Amino acid sequence: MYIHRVNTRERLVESARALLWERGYVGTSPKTIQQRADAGQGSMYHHFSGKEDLAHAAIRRTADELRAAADAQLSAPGTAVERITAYLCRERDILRGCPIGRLTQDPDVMATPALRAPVEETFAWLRARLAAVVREGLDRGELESTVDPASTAAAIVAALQGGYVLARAADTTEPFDQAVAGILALLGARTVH
Amino acid sequence: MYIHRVNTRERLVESARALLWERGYVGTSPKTIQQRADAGQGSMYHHFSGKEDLAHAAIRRTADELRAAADAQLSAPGTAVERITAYLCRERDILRGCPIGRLTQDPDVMATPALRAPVEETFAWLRARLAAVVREGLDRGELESTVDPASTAAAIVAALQGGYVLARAADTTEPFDQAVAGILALLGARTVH
DNA sequence: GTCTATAGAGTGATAGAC
DNA sequence: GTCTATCACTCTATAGAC
Repeated sequence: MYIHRVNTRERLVESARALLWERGYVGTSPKTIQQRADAGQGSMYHHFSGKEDLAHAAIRRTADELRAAADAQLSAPGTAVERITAYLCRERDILRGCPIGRLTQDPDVMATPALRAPVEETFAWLRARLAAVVREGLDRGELESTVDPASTAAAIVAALQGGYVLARAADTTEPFDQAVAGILALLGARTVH
Repeated sequence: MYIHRVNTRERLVESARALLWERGYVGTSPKTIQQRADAGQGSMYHHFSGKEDLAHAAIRRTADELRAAADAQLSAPGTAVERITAYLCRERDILRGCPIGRLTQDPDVMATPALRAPVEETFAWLRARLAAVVREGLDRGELESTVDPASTAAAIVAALQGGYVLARAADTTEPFDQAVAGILALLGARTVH
């Protein structure tokens, strides 16, 4: 591996990531990506076969980062409820929404298997990872035995994703914070101390 | 009021509603709306000042319908938990997502006050309505007194909206059903019978 | 690797005939 | 009320010079 300065290819991927987050795939044109990356038409088509190819690289990287960030919280030391709390309450750019979740609303992303795959995999992994944490909480007697790992995990991820939706609709982080507090209260009050 | 047959204006609004649901505002062109409505360019610009104006009529109608549908469940007879359950479990086109919630991801909708308003109002109303139902549940001793109406309401709406996101990501209704079951289990198990 | 030129299709709107 | 023609602009991609 060689040490490179931040090159054009890299800037294109980062530009695409930012624009996909902000405007989605349908709402982002190659030209806009190039301008933000301060790169020309030719550069983009030299490094990538087209819009889809560049978007694919951008989405993959965003998905990898999101997964790593989630895993950092969920695999940290602490009780199950503590780790879930840490995950839900970690610093987030709430009003921007979830960079992966927003792609589920993009018709062209969902219609293109290569673009869709990272989105699908990310949420499948996240639900499974959270379910495992919930299961640990059950094993340790931290949560009541009536709690079902799979559905509780789905409810937690859904509250998070829905929290973004409500925050964007209200143009305030308030409903996001409330949704997180609400789900944690429902979950945490069952803690057996 | 006069009785009209389904006219061109009406078909345009319905066409716009379907396309906004499916592809969002950014992903929908006036031409596509016209074709689906079997209407010409001239008709659209006769009835509406442009894409934005037509989209506004479409979004308003969708918001009104969604609100009426929610109110039907939440104002029905029954306990608070029964009504919340009825609301969450009513028949939905889950894989299509929420026609209002999806608009929060549309940059042009959020940047246009006229288009944004119905979205904002719908969720503000829904959260308030659900909080009122939760409060009734508290008053009747149906829910534990530790439950906070506002945050619990936010968590419920968020679980619903996030359930759509997870279902679309997975291309299955399963995670939606799990999220709903999960939140109801956390909520319902606190029921005092 | 990066540049400019070009292209065919689509976008959103206007004009004016019927 | 609806039609067609037209417009300036953007979209995504290709070609070929440098």
